[in-house]
Amino acid sequence: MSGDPIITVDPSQPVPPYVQIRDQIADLVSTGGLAAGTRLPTVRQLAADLGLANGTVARAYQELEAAGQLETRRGGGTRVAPQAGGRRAAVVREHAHEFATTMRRLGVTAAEALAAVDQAFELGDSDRKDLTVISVQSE
Amino acid sequence: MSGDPIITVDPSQPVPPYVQIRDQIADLVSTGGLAAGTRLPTVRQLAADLGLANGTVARAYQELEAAGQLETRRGGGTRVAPQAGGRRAAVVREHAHEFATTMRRLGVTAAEALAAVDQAFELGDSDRKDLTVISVQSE
DNA sequence: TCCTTTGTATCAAGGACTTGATGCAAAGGT
DNA sequence: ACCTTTGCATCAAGTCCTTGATACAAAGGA
Repeated sequence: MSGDPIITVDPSQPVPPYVQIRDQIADLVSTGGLAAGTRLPTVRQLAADLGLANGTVARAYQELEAAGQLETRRGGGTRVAPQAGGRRAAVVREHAHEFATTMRRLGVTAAEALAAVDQAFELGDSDRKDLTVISVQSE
Repeated sequence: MSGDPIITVDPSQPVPPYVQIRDQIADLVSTGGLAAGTRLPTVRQLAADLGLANGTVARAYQELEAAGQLETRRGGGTRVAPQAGGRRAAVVREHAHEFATTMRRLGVTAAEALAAVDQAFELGDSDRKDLTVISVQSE
């Protein structure tokens, strides 16, 4: 039982640690890798594991709570928000909206944009970001 | 001729001036608002118009050249790259690819994603959240 | 209620990024 | 060839962001 590591942070990357933490958790929550109600490591725990300050982890949790993905209670820890799973649809809509907006600004028609997305799906992915290394601690 | 207001910069915005300039030009080039071969204002000219330092405008031009959108020659000015117009397709593909990758990571099927994009187009522009940041540049 | 757990607020230090100014180098025009 | 035009390189200063440490507040358990 290795009290597995929770999230990985690469300090050499230009994107700041608190963003790395935030995005990794956001991905997991959105994809269902972390079910609603699942308890996350405490701020101190995760900070210690990653060798960071409490405030750094706290900031990540905070922004995720503001985004509705997490729920925190002092003394009670931090958990994945109840409807967080249901947020997937919202996340999809949001991305689609942004994509559509960009396409419109480029003067691209809906048909053209749809064709491009369709093709992108068929091509499969070339640049694969390293996915998260989270292990859920259940209790 | 042409005292055309090509570019505007709003210092109050959080995004730095050189990025504002870069993105505006990138948009114009992508959409064909600036045809291939079109000569842009000189670094000094644009800097003076905007009340900025030469280096600020130069940086924007530089990054655009690195991205293949512009071509510069010392003493010869800066022009829209010959195949820049043809880049629109590349830009579209790039965005579509990024969108598709995100969708896949969310476990969204192609059909579902296409439906979302289609709907986003029908809805038109409403409010713009800034949760996700999609940047245009490659490389 | 008391004590522990856990998230929050604050603030100073450090670093990264952006800007501005100036001099240099290369291309163009005559 | 000469001189002008125009982009590039460099470097210091200012600003903004991020981090780390510490003290505080709220919730939970016995």
